[in-house]
Amino acid sequence: MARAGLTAAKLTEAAAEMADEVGLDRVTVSALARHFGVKDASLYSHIKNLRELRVRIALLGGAEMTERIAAAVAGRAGKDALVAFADAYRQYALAHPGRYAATQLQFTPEEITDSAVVRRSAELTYGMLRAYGLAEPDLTDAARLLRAAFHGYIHLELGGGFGHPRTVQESWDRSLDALHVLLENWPARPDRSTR
Amino acid sequence: MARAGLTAAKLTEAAAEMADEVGLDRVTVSALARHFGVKDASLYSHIKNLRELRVRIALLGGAEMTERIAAAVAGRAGKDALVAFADAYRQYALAHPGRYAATQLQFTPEEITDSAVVRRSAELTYGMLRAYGLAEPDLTDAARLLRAAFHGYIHLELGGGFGHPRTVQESWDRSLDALHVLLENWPARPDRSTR
DNA sequence: CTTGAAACCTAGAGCTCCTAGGAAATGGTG
DNA sequence: CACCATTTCCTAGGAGCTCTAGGTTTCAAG
Repeated sequence: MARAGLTAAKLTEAAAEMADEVGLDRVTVSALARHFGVKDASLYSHIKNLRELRVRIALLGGAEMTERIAAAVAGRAGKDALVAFADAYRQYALAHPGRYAATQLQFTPEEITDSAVVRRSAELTYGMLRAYGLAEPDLTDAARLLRAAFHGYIHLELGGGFGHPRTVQESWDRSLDALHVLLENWPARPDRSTR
Repeated sequence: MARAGLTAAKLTEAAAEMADEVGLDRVTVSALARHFGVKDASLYSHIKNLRELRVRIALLGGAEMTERIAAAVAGRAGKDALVAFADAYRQYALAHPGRYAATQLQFTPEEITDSAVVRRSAELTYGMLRAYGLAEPDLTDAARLLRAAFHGYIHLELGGGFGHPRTVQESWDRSLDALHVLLENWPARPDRSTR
């Protein structure tokens, strides 16, 4: 009887594939075992539990995503970099919704500390923003707003949360125009008089 | 033997409570039945299945949320309205994370068409934006960007996706300042030369 | 060829959702 | 009050899921 020759990496890859096709929540240990023609208990030699499998999918997705973003942003600055970053982000999320969804799970520090993905991702964001000449704490604020806007957009788009009339692509492009303008005109210090 | 006197509404309320306390994914039919000291099969007289329970939680949360936002926005315009809207949105989401999470599930049209929540929510957003003098399709684009930014921010905050140094509150306030500026200076038509 | 590690198995506990069909409480009606 | 339909809740059970414990088979290196 030939063995499947499983490894944690193969399981993760197959699970990620499955997540993109049928949705992250349908990726179960049983389903994955079926996919390899193996009993579900066998998978526990390679992964600790379902949770770990999901974290692995997330780390895989995160790594792939930052890689693509890095390639897209390379050699660009200012609006070019912003648009390249944002488009690469969106493209990846739409092409790999399951992996992207895994990325959005809530992690404990231990689950991701030893991974370079988070740090690398932060570097990319700050690198892209540097061209706008922002200084801390504006840099942090702007980075947070951008991350929020990107993620929020994707989330709404994947969830079908947008009405039909105007295409998402057009809104997305215009929103990026707007965010670019925003970054160029980031408001001066706390304007407490109005709050 | 005294009966629990269950109704769909009571179940939904208890489930929402439970979702806020222990997380939406831990709200199970079994757990809910235990909470009422009843067998799980008994709940199926009141709700069709787990899916329906979740949709009900989402509709409840959505209704409560739009209500609070409407109250906060009433009588305000421009930046006042924007800040009131955003703060009410964030406040509700942080106070009721389980209900909010339910709100973000992916729904089929049938599950929400008969509900006024979606329409009401859209009205509030567009109403708030009207003071900025935007015309379609900018109105739609701006609304989408705002929704994305709000949701993205909350999602990252709830997921602990923000590093510690700078408080989220400060970043949030500054981001709102920035979004206000953005809405006042929404860039003119498609600037295709740069893309 | 032996041996130890890795891959895979069987067996089973415990939780989940959900269905089918029956019993008991409730509330309105004659 | 007695009856009856409706609603509420039950028992029983199937099927799927996660995960553990412990045993067997394959494989590669000595």
